[in-house]
Amino acid sequence: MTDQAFFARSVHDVARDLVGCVLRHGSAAGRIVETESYHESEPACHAHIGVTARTHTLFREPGVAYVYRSYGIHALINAVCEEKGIGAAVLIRALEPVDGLDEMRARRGLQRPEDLCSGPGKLTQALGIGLELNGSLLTGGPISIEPRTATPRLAEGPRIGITKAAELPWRFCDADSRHVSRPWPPAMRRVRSAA
DNA sequence: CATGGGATTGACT
DNA sequence: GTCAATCCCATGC
Repeated sequence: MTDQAFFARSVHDVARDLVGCVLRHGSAAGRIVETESYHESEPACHAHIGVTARTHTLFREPGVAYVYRSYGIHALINAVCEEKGIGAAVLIRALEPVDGLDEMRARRGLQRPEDLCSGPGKLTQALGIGLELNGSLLTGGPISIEPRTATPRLAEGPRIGITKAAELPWRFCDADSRHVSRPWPPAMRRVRSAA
């Protein structure tokens, strides 16, 4: 179980260090293989507009889950980071299924492990994470994040699916995982060893 | 109060 | 490759 201090750091450092950790909800769990970091200082972040009914969770204490509805259909989960009052969070974009595969298959209606959690909307469906978990604690709540046992090779590049601040290289993937939502073209890829 | 858009996905050409 | 589904909420009149 990660503690609050883990999240009370630069959102980009947390995004890197979350790759390889295990996200668990109930009996379903997966190893995080893809993250993106968002900070109030740039316009792609929901917190950029300030505190509103939608964004107030982002400004809460580190270690809180920010779950919101995307495109009217999907729930996306973030880990709130940095000190209370700063709007910053890590979007969890893909998992490699570890526990509860049959439960995930039932929720997703698909069989192949690489189809269960290879996208931010897919993994919340597979783990049964809904909007009611917005604001819950990742440090001792219904959703937990377990520390990684090995440090993966990290691939870094631009974030996906956004129109604003799309040039910022704040997407982080396990360079050796086949469970990411979408691989980079080889020319765009930057690989480095994890810290 | 009406309207437009979005950190996506799955189905279809 | 294109495109619709679907809904909360931020914005503007």
